[in-house]
Amino acid sequence: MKVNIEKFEFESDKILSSLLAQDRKLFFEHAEPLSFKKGKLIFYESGIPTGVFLIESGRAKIYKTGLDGKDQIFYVYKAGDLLGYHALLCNEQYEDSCEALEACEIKFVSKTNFDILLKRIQNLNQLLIQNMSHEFGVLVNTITILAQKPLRERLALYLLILKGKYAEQDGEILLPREDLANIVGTARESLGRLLKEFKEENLIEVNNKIIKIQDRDKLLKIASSQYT
Amino acid sequence: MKVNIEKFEFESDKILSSLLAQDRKLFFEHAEPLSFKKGKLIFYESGIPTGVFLIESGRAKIYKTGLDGKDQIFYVYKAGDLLGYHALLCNEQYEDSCEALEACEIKFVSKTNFDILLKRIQNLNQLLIQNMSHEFGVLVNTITILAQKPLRERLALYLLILKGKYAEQDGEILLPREDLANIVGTARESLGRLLKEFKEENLIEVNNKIIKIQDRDKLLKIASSQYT
DNA sequence: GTTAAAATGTGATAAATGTTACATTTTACT
DNA sequence: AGTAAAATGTAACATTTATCACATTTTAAC
Repeated sequence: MKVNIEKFEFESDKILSSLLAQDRKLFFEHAEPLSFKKGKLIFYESGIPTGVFLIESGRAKIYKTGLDGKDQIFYVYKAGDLLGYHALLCNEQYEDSCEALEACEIKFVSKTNFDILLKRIQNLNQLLIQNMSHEFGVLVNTITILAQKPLRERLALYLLILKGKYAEQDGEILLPREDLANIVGTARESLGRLLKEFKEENLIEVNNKIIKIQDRDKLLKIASSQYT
Repeated sequence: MKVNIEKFEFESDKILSSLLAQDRKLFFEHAEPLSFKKGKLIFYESGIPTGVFLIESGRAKIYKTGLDGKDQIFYVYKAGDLLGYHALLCNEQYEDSCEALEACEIKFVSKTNFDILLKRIQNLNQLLIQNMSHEFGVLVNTITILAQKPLRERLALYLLILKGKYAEQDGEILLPREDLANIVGTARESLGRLLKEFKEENLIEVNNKIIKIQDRDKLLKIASSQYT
C-alpha cells in the first residue's frame, strides 16, 4: 500500500475558505496587515499568544527547539493558511515557534477580535473543531513516520509533501538544507549525502538550493517502503 | 532546563470533569456501558467512527500500524479519559487504532447522542476545542522527542510519563516489553538491553513484567540530556 | 499440573546515521 | 565588485541501534 501524501496536510486554508463570503469579509474587517521579512519570528515558544495569523503570501515554518538547540520543524504553512490558534484557544503559552521562510504578508487578528469573530460567525467554532481534529490525525501520522521509517524513506516522503507547498513554483522546493534536515529529522550532512544519491538515481534535480522532483512515482515507492 | 512531564499529558479527563454536575449527569444518561477484555480493539484504523468512549476503568493504547507492520503507540489512556472524538468530529475514518491494555469498563456515547449532547451542553464545544488545542502541543512535543532524542533519553522520559498513568498501582508500570518498545520507538531487544542498564544503575527495579521507578531525579536528568 | 505458546533475554554482527573537521561555494553587504 | 559571513559539500570515523538466531522464562490452556 502506498502512503497518502494528503494525510500530511493540515488543510489550514479550509477554515477561511469554508466561511460564507459575508463572514470572510467580517474576518478581514477585524484583521490588520503585518509584514515579516525572511527569517523573522512570527511567534515563539513560551510566548503569550495575542492573536491568530493568516498568511497572504510567503511560507512559514513551525518548529520546536530541542534541549540541545536543534530545531524540529513539523509543519510548513503556505499562503491561505490560518495559524497560531492552538495556544490561543487553550490559554497556554506557545508550545512552538513560527518563522517566516520568505518575506510574508500576513493578516493578524487580535485575541479580542478573534473572540468577537467566534461569537459573530456561527460556524467558526465548528470549523476550528473540524480542523483541529483533522490535524490530530496528521500529527499522529507524522509521529509514526519519524519513529519508524528509515531516513531514505522519510526524505522521499517529505520531498513529495514539500512539492505540494511549492506548487506555484512548479514544485521547485527552495529551502535551506538545514531546514530540510530539521523536517526530515536528520543531520545536515546525512541529508546532503542522501540528496546526492537521489540525484544520481535521477529521482531529483538539484540546482544550488532548488530541488526539483524528477521521478514522482519512484519517490512514492521509496516513501512507501516498496523498493524494486 | 528539565523536561516537563506534564507537557506529555492530553488531560483527556478534563472534559468530563469540567462539566457542571447536571451536564455530566446528562452525559451518562446518553451513554451505554461496554466491556472490553484485555487485547480487544475499541476502534481501529480506517474504521468509521460511531461514537466516543469514556474509560471508567482500565487502560488503553492508541497506536498506528506502520507499513512494515510495526506499531507506533503514541498515547496511553487511563480511567477518566474521554477518547475517540477526533475522527468523529472531522468526519474522517479513524487514523489510529485503540486497544485495551487491560480489561476495560467503558461508557459509549453514540454519534447521535454525542450530537445531542453538543447541542444541550453549552460549553462542551468549548471544552473540546480547548482539549484539542492542548493535544496539539503534546503531539508536537512528542514529535520533537522522537525525532531528536537518543534512545536512552527517550526511555527515561517515557518511564516517567508512564509512572503517572499507573499512579494507583504505586507507579508500578505493567506493560508488555513490546508495547513499551513501540512507545519509545525502538526494537524490543534494544529496549531490553537498556532496561538492564537502568536496573544496574539502580534507576529502576524490574520484577518480571513490572517496572518500578527507583530514582526519579536521575531519570529526569537523563530525560533532560543532563548527564553527570 | 503439564505442556504448548508467548514473551523475554542474550550475544554476535551488520547497517544506518551521527560527528568531526575542513574545503568549497554561495550569498549578502558595503 | 570585493570581501566577509553563511551555507553547503565531503570524507573518515565513531557510535548507536537494528537484526538475527537462539536460549530461557513466563503465561495460558487443557
